Amino acid sequence: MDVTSILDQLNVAQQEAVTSDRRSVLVLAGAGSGKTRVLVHRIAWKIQVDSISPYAILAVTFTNKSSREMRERIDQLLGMSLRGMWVGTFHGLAHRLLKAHWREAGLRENFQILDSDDQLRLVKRLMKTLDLDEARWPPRQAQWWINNQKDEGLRAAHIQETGDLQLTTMLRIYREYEANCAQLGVIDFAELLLRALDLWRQYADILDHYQARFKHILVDEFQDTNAVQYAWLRLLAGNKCQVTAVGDDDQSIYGWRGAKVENILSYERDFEATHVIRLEQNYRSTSNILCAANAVIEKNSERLGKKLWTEAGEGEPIALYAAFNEHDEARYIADRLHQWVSEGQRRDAAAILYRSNAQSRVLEAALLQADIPYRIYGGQRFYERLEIKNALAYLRVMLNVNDDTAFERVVNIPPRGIGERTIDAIRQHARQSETSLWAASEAIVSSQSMAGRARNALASFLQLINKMSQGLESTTLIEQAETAIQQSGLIELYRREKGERGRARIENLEELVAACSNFQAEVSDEPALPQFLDQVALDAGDRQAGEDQDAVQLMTLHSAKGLEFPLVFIAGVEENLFPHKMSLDEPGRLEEERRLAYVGITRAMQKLYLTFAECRTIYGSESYNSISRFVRDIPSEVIEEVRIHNTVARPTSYAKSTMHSDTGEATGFGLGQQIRHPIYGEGVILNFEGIGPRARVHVQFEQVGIKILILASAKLTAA
DNA sequence: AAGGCAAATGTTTTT
DNA sequence: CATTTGCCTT
Repeated sequence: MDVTSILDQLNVAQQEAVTSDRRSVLVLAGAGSGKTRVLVHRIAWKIQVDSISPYAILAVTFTNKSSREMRERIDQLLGMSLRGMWVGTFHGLAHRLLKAHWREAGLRENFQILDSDDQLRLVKRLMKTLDLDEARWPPRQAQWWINNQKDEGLRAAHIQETGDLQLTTMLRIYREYEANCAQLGVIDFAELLLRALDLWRQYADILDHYQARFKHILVDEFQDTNAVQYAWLRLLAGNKCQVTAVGDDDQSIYGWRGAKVENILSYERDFEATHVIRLEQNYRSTSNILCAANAVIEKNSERLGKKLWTEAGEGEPIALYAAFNEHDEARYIADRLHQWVSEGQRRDAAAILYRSNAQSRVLEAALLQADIPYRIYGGQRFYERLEIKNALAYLRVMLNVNDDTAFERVVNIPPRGIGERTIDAIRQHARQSETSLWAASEAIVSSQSMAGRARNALASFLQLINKMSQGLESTTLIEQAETAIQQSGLIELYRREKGERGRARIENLEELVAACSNFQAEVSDEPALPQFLDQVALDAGDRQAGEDQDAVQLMTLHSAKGLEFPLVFIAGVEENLFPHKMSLDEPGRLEEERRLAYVGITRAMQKLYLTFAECRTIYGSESYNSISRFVRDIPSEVIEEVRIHNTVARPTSYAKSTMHSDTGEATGFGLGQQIRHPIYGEGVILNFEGIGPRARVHVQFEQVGIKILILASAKLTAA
């Protein structure tokens, strides 16, 4: 095999990282420095040069997406499929371990994964049985607290009572929660990791087996590991295995969910003979963009230190646009995108990034109006949608009627007369006789111990499920899915739901059937359904169809990590929004916001726009924020202000000062004229702004209030 | 038990 | 502002 081809296209630092044979390697990979490439090439190097069997390699990532990408790229580089190599997410690998050693891990063979939605439902229910006031102790907070403890590796038994009421209450819930999970045979995401760690701690022989197997471990996004994941890695690595960790302390943006940047620092101490390599040459952005990124991140104190550089030229300056309000901001972005497309550029080469999802609405409206196709990332994932979760729950009950979590979800969806009181009675019966809800229901139905109407409803539900699960072994996954959505009445329920929503839900259910037909079972001689359900629990399916359409990408700064775009807009660079006001009190959280800014800036390859609004409507009321401190940290030499604006103090003075600033001559319209818009209906022209193709018109619509429209693209007609 | 209305409540997200 | 939750009525 040609060894040079592995090193050919790599720079010196990258080569060093790929070929190092020290016991442990730490690659501090700046944004756009070819981090994934180093990982992939290092694996290829291990296999081809060091003759390590793929069977002895373990590669860990955080998301399913990056794990798929890594596998693809290795296949591509080596021109063969690497059977036997373990590539997966921490959770996926933990699941695999627990499936193999379920008995030792203290689990049932068919244990189910409890996702955050079901977890919250469970916590809520437990709190009710503990008679805790939901107003005083928000269930979400309890859920969050429990997950936090687990992320730190703490079970309820490990936590000391201090007499603090908050702690005592949370502990009570935690204990109850643990007991219930055990009884239900479910484990949550954090438990997956913790349980896998405990498995190795308790069974030396099992740990020995995996230590003997894995000669090389590679970890991506190391700055995102939490305490349990770190401990798990250390244990597996033992004292023979070679470990490669790749990460960037400057891109640690998940501290709020348990990630510990400190793990990067501890690494040198805990893992033997560490070879630290910095990848600082950036292959993505212009030097102006890197200058801005470096300037922003330099203000952080807790850094390992790294400075990005590039051989690329200065490029264009970073554009800064001061908008009057969020509508103006969105309009400006749509306008720039319009120009970008008219220059023959692809829309999917452009991204609009924002701090919080709420910002996307206005942007969407502007893009819709400007006729620019867009796609929103994030938000709700496919398998998390209500209708999909319901359909999956039917499948779970069909597979195993004793799956209480799924039973609870579908017992009264669609509404069939089994209300809260009836369900309470079933729960109580189940608890007393220590059986599942299904068995309790059967007992209630046959013992006549319930009022007629409720009992009939329950009896017909049991009958329905029995019918649905009949002949399950002899049907295909697609047929099973069809059964779950048709016979359950789900399709009918959503068909009756009016408006866009119901239609979208039906479409999603059809999409689910399509997903079933595409599903490739890992173990082909075993039933597909349980495998499908497991996969779905671990991979929420990041997006829906429409992937290949040429559309502008909209997403939060968080979900942009790992991506790159020639053209990037960061919208809403304002104090209180970005940095978010929730992060202002704690210095640590502010530093994380700063890293988020760094992540955002470094997504841009050619051109970066920063926009902010002087006045923004948040939750219905107007607020005035000053420009973000992060923007002020960028040297003015690389910034170009698009418009020098007058300081606007109040909305009234803004309205007055811009009113009648233009008379709209040569537009075919006049001030005060009645007009009609294809979408917004009838309105009155209040004001004109600017001239030429970018001229805007302010219109007071009867239905939707004041809108600022681009005269050239808004198809206005005289009314 | 279910549907309708007023009141509350609003970061970031993967598994 | 818009969506979700809780209470109240049918």
